[in-house]
Amino acid sequence: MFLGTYRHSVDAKGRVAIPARFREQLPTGTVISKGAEGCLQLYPPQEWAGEQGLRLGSTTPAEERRLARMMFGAARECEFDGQGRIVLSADQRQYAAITNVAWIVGVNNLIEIWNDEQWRRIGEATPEEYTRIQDQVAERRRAQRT
Amino acid sequence: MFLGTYRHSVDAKGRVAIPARFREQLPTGTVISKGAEGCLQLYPPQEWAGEQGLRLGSTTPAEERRLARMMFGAARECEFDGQGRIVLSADQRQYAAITNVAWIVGVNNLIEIWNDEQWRRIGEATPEEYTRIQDQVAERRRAQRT
DNA sequence: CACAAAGTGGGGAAAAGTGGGGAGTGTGAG
DNA sequence: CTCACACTCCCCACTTTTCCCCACTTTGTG
Repeated sequence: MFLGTYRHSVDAKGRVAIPARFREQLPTGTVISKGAEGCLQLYPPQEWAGEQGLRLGSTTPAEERRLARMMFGAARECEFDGQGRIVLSADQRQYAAITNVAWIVGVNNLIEIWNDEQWRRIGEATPEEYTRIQDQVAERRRAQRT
Repeated sequence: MFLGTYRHSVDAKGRVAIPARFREQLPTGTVISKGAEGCLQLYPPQEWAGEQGLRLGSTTPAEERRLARMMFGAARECEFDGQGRIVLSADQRQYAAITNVAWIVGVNNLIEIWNDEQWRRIGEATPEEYTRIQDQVAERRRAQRT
């Protein structure tokens, strides 16, 4: 389980340190990919395994082809250096608009990486907003059960 | 598993370097053929074997006959030179409209090669588009479980 | 306060990618 | 039959990128 928010710097080579608490839970085979709302996401192997049902072949339908290309084309296996850092590719940094600073956030089963500005918008919710969002989710869950 | 997108140059002789990450997963017997949407596809031996179900016979439907002719007729075994490059034939370059630049994309079980313009259209997603794609994948998996 | 652990930054060796020359082979025209 | 041309490989040289290692700073802890 990944918890907490960390502010780390991204150096000129695109390297960013993954918090030690997270790293010790991440086996080899962890995948980093693009995520919703312009963040990057780290999938531990067991989380990524679910995506692998999507395969290409001569008889794969058009819609699945497109999904597979985007999903896998945007992903890369994480490789940690001796200091516990990963390299964010130029493409990934551009997608997430990350320059010198990154916020690394544990979200239960995944880890997310955000740029400075966007994380402030998302992370700094007022009590009122937070209450409203909780109510929305609760409402949606109730609707789904029926 | 093949992941990630790489932009490589194609020289005057039609040679293009396959990313080292991919190459080390490709045994001899890898096949390159034409793919949907005007890309070229590299099949590792075990994936190519999966396509062998596509056979000609007196009971083969017309579309399958046509697909089989195109798939197998356009296919060639990949041959790497000392620098890890393969040669794209004039025919293949024309099919994929590749001139000086090629995008090489890992798509889980296959590798695809795209021209510059096409890949930009298909592969470069804004966060909004990508969010939508993820939702589609989630939707698809939910549908599959039922 | 001291020590250990985590994070940050940079230099240099190694690997990956790029471009071109030239020998060998095959094809077609004279 | 012979020569010229095109094409394919193979090899070498150069450039760029990656990644590995070392050292320093900061943070946290006993």
